[in-house]
Amino acid sequence: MFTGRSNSLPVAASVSRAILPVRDYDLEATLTSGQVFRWRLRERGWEGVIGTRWVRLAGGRDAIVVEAASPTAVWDGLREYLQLDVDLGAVLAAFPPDAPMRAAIAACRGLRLLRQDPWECLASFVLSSTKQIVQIQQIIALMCERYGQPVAVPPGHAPEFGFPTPERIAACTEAELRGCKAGFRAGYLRATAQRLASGEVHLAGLARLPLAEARGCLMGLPGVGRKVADCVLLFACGFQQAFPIDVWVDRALRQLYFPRRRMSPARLREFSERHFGPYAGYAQQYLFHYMRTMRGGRE
DNA sequence: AACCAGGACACAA
DNA sequence: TTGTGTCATGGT
Repeated sequence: MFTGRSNSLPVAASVSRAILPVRDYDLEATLTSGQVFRWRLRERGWEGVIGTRWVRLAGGRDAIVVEAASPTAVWDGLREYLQLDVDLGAVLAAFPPDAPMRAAIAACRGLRLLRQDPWECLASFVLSSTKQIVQIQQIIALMCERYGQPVAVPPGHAPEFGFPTPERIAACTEAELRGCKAGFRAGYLRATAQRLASGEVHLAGLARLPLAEARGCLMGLPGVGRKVADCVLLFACGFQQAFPIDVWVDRALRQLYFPRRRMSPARLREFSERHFGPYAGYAQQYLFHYMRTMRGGRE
């Protein structure tokens, strides 16, 4: 048992290992494509925390090597998180066969969508507004360090922490959250955490609602507009039609589909809902990653 | 050194 | 409904 908080770090007795055969799985693209913010590359492996478990993933394409600080390296939650049962070929085949999508597929083949914890995803994207991905990573790392529960790590490994619960964030002062560099987002996050902690809103049931209804529920939370709501719906609730439009995707749509025509945001949204099909969310992620990785990112 | 970042919100007009 | 200012912070 653990006797303290920070001076008795949980250390696993051993590290277990397993190999997951996969097809068309680009770990790097998947973990760095801005859908999740806690994975870090260390000695050719991606280290992160899923729920309460520290995990290290390596390889990709044809096999993923899993190391975990628990008796079993692979558990159901991991398979769900990695979405191993998704047939990527079928997803890509359902994309519209236009030039932009072909280019995006060629550039990002193997990019996947994860199935994340709704609260961690929601909190992450409340913190994401007008922040670069590296800064979002830093804010979240600070919050986990300060307010998350320590998780078991391999012997000799630096301490790692789970994502702070809604209750813990709700108990923070706004100043404490600002201390994690959250800026004006601190108030939003705290207020949203309080709504969840009080039981007014439940994220667990969202996946079973109709898309519009789930979206409406999320958008009722402080700091959650259309874009953040769509991120949560897509990355955590399994709505593969959700199509979050941020500055990059907005730019992708304008440059790749409507060069020199003025399109209002509403018309762009309308187009995105009609054009990209049942896996629109995947298409969106391909466009996002394509735009961010081509030509060094900026324009 | 300006410019911009996986936006939301209150308030115009 | 659509447009503008504001909100922090730091990477590029």
